[in-house]
Formats: sequence, structure tokens, C-alpha cells
Amino acid sequence: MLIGEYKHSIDAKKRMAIPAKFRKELGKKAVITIGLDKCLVVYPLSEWQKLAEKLNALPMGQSDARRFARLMFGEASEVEIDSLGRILIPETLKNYAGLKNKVIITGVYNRLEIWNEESWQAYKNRLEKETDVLAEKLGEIGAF
Amino acid sequence: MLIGEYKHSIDAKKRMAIPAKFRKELGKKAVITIGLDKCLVVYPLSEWQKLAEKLNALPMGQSDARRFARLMFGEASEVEIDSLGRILIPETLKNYAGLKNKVIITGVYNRLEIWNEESWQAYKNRLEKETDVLAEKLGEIGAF
DNA sequence: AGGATAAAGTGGTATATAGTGTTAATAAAG
DNA sequence: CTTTATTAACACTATATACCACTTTATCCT
Repeated sequence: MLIGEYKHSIDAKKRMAIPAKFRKELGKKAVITIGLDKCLVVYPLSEWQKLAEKLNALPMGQSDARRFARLMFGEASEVEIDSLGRILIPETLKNYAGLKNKVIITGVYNRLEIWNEESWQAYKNRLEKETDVLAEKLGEIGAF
Repeated sequence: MLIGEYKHSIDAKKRMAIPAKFRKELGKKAVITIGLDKCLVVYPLSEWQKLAEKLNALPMGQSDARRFARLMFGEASEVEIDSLGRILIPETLKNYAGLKNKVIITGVYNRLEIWNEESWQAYKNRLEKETDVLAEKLGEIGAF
């Protein structure tokens, strides 16, 4: 299971090291794509394949489904994890997430998320202010 | 699987290089034709055959779909991938998609799409602004 | 009509740039 | 203090694309 939060940097060639703890679970290939709230998501290949099949099954007659599928496929990119545990972040994704030199990588169960440092702080602050709402939701799903 | 987004250029002779990552999956022949939303699509021969059967099987009742299918067939053109990985874009298709010197090539699971650069940006922006739609769709397919 | 000329189509080369791999230095953890 | 992880620096490889050369087709003129 992928959990934990790490601060890493992106080099001049847009490469970013995957936290050592996550490497085993990812294997040597993964898929990176866009996520919600302007972050990026990294899926192990097996997880991505499940997603891709669902995406492909969306009704293409509907323009919003079509647009969504195009965005997900178009923005996705298969990345290799090199001998030093790094992946290459595609230019468009780097821009989408507004990534600078320093980024935050967090494990979220079956995927990794990559955040611009400031966005991550802002996002966390927002969550902390809404802890009561969060608690309620957690209750709903029977977490407590 | 064909995924990812690339910016390439079309030379004065209407030739366009296929992104290196896609060449293996395409082989040395492919079919190019019109797509929805004023883009062009490129199918590997095998995928084109599957699609052709599906299009042919469309019920008579769906006259819009049948009309588009006929157009797709009519405009389709078999293209060879030359020794440098380039294909020749037919004049009529180039006009249909309003292609200029710079184009965007995206992988969408089992096909490539070719877009005029500005159209693609505009198309993408519209969805990225609708984050609620994005979230909803992601939920539907069980991404989170 | 036939040849000359131009235009379009096709194939290839060269080069700058982006992508990839490796080594080494620095920092952090145990 | 040893070991592991991260990051910076460098060398090398692959790709994209502008450019050039040759072939074929079309056009024009005498």
C-alpha cells in the first residue's frame, strides 16, 4: 500500500525521483496523468489498465464523455523508472500542475500524487479547516 | 496502448512525423480519416478493420451516425509510414482539420488524433475549467 | 506533337535539441 | 560511522525537422 508524504525535486531535464519506499510497488513502468485539484497522479500499470478499459467503454456519442476520455488518454504517459528510481515528467503535465523545482509526493492507497509545494500546503490547510465535514463523511462510510 | 501528447510540425510537402513512441504499434501502414470535433484520426490497419465492421453494422434508424460513418469511409486514406517515420496528410483532410505548421498528436487508446494546435488548447481548456465534471466522471469510472 | 520548363512528390542527409544513462557528490537515516 | 537515498553534473543517444537532391507528373510554348 502506498502511504506517506515526501518532498523531492525535479531536475533540469524534468526528471523526478520516486521515493524509495514506493519503487517496489510500482515496478519498472507506471503511468502518469492529471488528477483533481491540479495535481498529478501516478498509477501502477495494472491499475491504469483497469482505468483505461473503463475509459474506452464510455459512450463516445456523448461529447462530454468523449472530451473526458481524450483528456485522460492524451495527458497520460507511460513512464519508465530508470536505474536511479526516477521518472520523466512530461512538459504538459508539469505545466498543468504548476510544478517548480520542489514537489510533494504522497501515497494514496493505490496511487501516488504529485503536488506543487504551495498547492499542497493550501490544499492541506483547506482540509484542516473542514475537519468537521470530513469527520461526518468518514462516519458515513463507517470508518468510526 | 497509444497514450500521450506531442507537438510536431507539418513540412511544406504536407508530411508529418509520427511520434517515435507510436511507430511500433502502427507498423508501416495506417489509415487516416476525419474524426469528431474537427480533428483527424489515424488507426492501425487492424483497428480500422474492426471499426469498419462496427460502422457498417450501424442501425438504419441512426441516420446521423450513418451519415458520419459514410463520411469517415469516404475521406479515409491508407498512408505509408516512410523510412523516417513520416506520413503524408491528404490535402482535403488537412483543410478539414484546419492544420497549419504546428499540430498536436495525441494517443487515445487505440488511435491517434491530430489537432490544430489552437483548437486542441481551446478544447482542453474547456474541460479543465469544469473541474466538477472531471471529478464526477472520475468517480463514475471508479478512479478514486 | 514534342520538347522544355515548372510543379509536385518522394527519398535522404545533417544538425540542433531533447531524452536517456551513468557517475559522482551530497545529504539523510539507522 | 556505515549505509542508503537524493540530487547535481556530465556524456552519450535518439528524435525532430529544416534542408537538399532526385524522380515523376503536369503545363506551357513553339
